[in-house]
Amino acid sequence: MLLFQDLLEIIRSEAKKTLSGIEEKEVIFDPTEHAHITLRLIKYGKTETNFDGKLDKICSDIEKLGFVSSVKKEGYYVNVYLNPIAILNTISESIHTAGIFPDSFQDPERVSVEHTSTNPTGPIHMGRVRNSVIGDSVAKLIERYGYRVTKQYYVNDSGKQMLSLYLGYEKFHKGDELTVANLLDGYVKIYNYFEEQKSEREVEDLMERYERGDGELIKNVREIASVVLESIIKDLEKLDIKFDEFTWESEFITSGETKEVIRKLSENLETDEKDGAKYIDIPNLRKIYLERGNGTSLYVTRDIAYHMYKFSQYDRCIIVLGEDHKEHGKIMNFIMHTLLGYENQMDFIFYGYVNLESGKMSTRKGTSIPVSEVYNKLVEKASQEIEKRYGSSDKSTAEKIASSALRFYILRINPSKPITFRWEDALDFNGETAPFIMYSYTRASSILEKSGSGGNFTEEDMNKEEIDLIVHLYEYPYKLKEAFNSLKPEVLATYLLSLSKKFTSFYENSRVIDQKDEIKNRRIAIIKSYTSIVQDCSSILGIKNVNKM
RNA sequence: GGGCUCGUGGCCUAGUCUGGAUAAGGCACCGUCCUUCUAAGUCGGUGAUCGUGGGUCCGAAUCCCACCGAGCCCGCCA
Repeated sequence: MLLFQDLLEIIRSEAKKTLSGIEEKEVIFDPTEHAHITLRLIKYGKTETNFDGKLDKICSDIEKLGFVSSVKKEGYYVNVYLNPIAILNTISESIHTAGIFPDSFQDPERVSVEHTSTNPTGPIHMGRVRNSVIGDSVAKLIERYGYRVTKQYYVNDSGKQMLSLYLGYEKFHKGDELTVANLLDGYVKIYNYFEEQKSEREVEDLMERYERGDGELIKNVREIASVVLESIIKDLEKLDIKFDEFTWESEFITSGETKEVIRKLSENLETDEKDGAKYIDIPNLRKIYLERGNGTSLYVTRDIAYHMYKFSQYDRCIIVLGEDHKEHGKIMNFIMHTLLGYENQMDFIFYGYVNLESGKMSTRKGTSIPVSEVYNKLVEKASQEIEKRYGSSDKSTAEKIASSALRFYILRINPSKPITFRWEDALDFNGETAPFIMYSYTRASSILEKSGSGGNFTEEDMNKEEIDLIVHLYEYPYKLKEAFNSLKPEVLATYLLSLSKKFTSFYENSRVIDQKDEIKNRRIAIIKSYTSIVQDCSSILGIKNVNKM
């Protein structure tokens, strides 16, 4: 939970002394340019008697607050102007004492964030990584809020796709070196082979052997999955995405937990007359099969087993899935909560596809864009840009720029919207990008490096840009709250961009190092607050700031 | 056919949940600013029937209905 002085709430409770019904959404940071904080009281104009007098009373009550400098009544709005020095001091104090603004305290609730979980059938591509980037930022957001978070990767090593990968390798590359390239080649070939044969019989036989617990087969498939998984992990580490736990799907089969799922749900299961397959008939939806006629389990069965495990370890589970899994989310909610009676909170985050201008990405068809390819091109471009400015390249900075740019390119877009991947956009370092945010940060660092450590200051000659920036800095906890409540890291991406723009306009209008102390020290304090909040917000989004670029 | 999602200047995005002060940014394009803390930047300009048509409301990009377009789901696949 976050700890900070909630200005909106304090103002609201003052106003409620006069108009008791004022709601949270009616006291807001003004999105227009009229005020810092505004009370939108239009709807009370009709119902309240002596409304104008009541507005005056509200204004005078709010004006007495220490962090308020003035209040103006304009139409049905009450416009509040904050005392920038008081606000700046509050932020500075928090950073001084807690090292951070806003402060937070540890909540005992344990949260699992499951993301990526892509089948290890090939290198991770730009479509799949949307899952990872969203999931990792959500995990960091929740951690920042004070929860204990475990980042989990559910490794599918037991389905048809994995066994096809295995079969492709056995058939076309047996004896060859066990590399991602060979595996991928066999994978493409095996699907062509299925088409030629007009049958997937061979892989179906494997699936049955696998489910019956053929130890040798399970071991071999896992070995192959590990090779591909390693390459995925390596690619993601470059983007600062790491996992705390890998759970192998096959473990739920070999441990008998999928059978346990069938037992637990036995009262709700119906049996198919044809061959004895078992299913749940979900009202207003359809039949969901949990056991095939041959007694083997299905994806849903294993996912139920996985969530029973997660619910035993965590109070809340967050799962990031592609939008094609929306119905699966409904199914899981119904089974886990309605049928099995679990009370653990379960939230799904769904995201849209990343397409190419030419159509969909597909590993099998060879039309996907691997993350590593985009990352490498970004490193190359960043190196060139650095060389242009400093005459020599700096690998570490280039990698930070690349990783930040890649994450931000995906993260700033609302997950429910599809993305069309374009190289020119992904490689852009201008405008609304991570490099712009990083650049504004380096300008701030540069001033701090040259200006000394600061000291006492006054309100003398304070300009509009300083005040704007300070007020916007104080919006950070509210943005954190909004992002947390809705599980939307893109809220922070949008905020960080607008904060960086405000800093830039401050930078253009407010010199620091050659000013007299009263002013210089104040601007140093502003910049220190700014860099602290940018660092904090960046770490959630996966932007790695540098002091020079 | 049923269900879900998306549609905002030439292109990309914010705002939509929770209706309110002139629809906010970026890219591209035209023009401006480096003896001044990093020009990956700044300032100015061109450019929007907020998919279409109805409705509710004092007030609609936002809520409701219908329609159009794009995508996804509707497997004893995952």
